[in-house]
Amino acid sequence: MNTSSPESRPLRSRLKSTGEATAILPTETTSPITVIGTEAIRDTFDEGCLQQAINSRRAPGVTEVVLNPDAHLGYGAPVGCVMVSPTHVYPGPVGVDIKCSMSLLQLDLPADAIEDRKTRRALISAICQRTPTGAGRGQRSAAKSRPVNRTVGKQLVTEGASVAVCDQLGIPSEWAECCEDSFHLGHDETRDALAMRLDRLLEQRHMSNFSDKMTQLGSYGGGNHFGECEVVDVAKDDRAQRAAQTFGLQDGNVAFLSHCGSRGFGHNLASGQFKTLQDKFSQWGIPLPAQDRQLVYAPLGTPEANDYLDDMALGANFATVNHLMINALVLEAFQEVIPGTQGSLVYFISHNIARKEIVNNQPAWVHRKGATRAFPGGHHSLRGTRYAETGHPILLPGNPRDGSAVMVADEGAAQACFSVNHGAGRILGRRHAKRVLDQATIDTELDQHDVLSNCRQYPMDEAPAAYKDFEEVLRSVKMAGLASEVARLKARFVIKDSSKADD
DNA sequence: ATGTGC
Repeated sequence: MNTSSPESRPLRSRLKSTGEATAILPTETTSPITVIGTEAIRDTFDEGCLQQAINSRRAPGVTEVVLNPDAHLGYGAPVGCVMVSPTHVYPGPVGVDIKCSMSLLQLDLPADAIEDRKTRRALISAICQRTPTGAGRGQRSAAKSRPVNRTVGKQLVTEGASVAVCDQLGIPSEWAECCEDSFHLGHDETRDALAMRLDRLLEQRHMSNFSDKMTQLGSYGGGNHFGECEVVDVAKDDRAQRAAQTFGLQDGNVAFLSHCGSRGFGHNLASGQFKTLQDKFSQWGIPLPAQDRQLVYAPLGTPEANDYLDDMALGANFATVNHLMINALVLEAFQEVIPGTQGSLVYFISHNIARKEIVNNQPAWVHRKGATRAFPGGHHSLRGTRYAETGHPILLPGNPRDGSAVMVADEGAAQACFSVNHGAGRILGRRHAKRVLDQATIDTELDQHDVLSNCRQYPMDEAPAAYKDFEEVLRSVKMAGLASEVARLKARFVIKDSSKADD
């Protein structure tokens, strides 16, 4: 056997550098995959991740794939990739957690106000009372003042953050203006389609727990989801200062960053879609790439595509209201501990969703899986919004030790389908992290950085060391010309799912 | 990611 043939060489060696932080990955049968990342970052791409990127690029109807610096192995497609198709929708390259997103709440509190550890402990307690973490956790005591019954549930998954929904749930309705999308319509761009699809879903067995899932509104869930209290440090250059002003970021003040998605409801919808489409594929005898059973798809215009788009929109509406509810509850918690605190939403933006955008002058579904939309100032989609001149905020979580970042897109984002990464990206698998990392080291390190947590033991598979070097990831984004820094966020306390780590 | 899996 000829071991030097291209097919047997490691995929990583096929990456061709095109700049200090850009490369291409040829696929043999299509135009190449665009890769963003310095050489150090490109070395972090494992073979499985690159194979998934190639499979995704070669899949039917796909016209473009971008691999971001935070890319790692996913299901069906890598986490940290963008996939464009004008003709097909792909549930895998959206992900199981439909509309998993970031949001940032700016509080009018100086950093000094939370310097005292007792104050931070009180805040952690007040927030945890209102916004549960962990699988299956529904609303806790303090959130019960905003009950989510079946009727409100049906309304919020079809309307998203409408004024009526916000009013009923005690969410400031003006926050809807600071959302990438505050609501999602059905496949035919009507709300009626969603109502009809929901009625059909509610007759199905896997949706019999709908009312329970609605009570999860205002909860974080587990895994990499978190809430984190930050101090804002705006960059000194004029452009960053102007952007910060437009975004409502306050230098030196406290802010709260949240990461979560559509919880059990989104999971029900996504897993139902995988099952439905996998069954169809085996019925139709269409082969899927080995170990990529989640790279199923539906051609636009088919009933299957319509159902998927409707389900994605229902899940996305839940995730949207979930984030706004969390922010309302976090603000309420701050007001309980520090009376008179005011808060305003900076932005809410997803990194697991397909959006219909204009790509190369034609409409296409841009699937961002662990990737964040990045429209720079002047982009046609931002016309008429407060972000028209600056570009919209990009919220990039790093880790509680090294901080997170608020960025804004540059013209160069066009090379990456107007997308950037969604964070640092895993470098150690969860099992691997638990095996090689040391609990005491992690806890001591956070303590040395004066970052408090609700967890007695920080989950090892979520430790900063389980993720890529955030500075190198940011360097990649900046050097590739995708985006610039507006502010750094320095963590002061973090809320994670402690149910596994503390047992 | 997930009323989680070993």
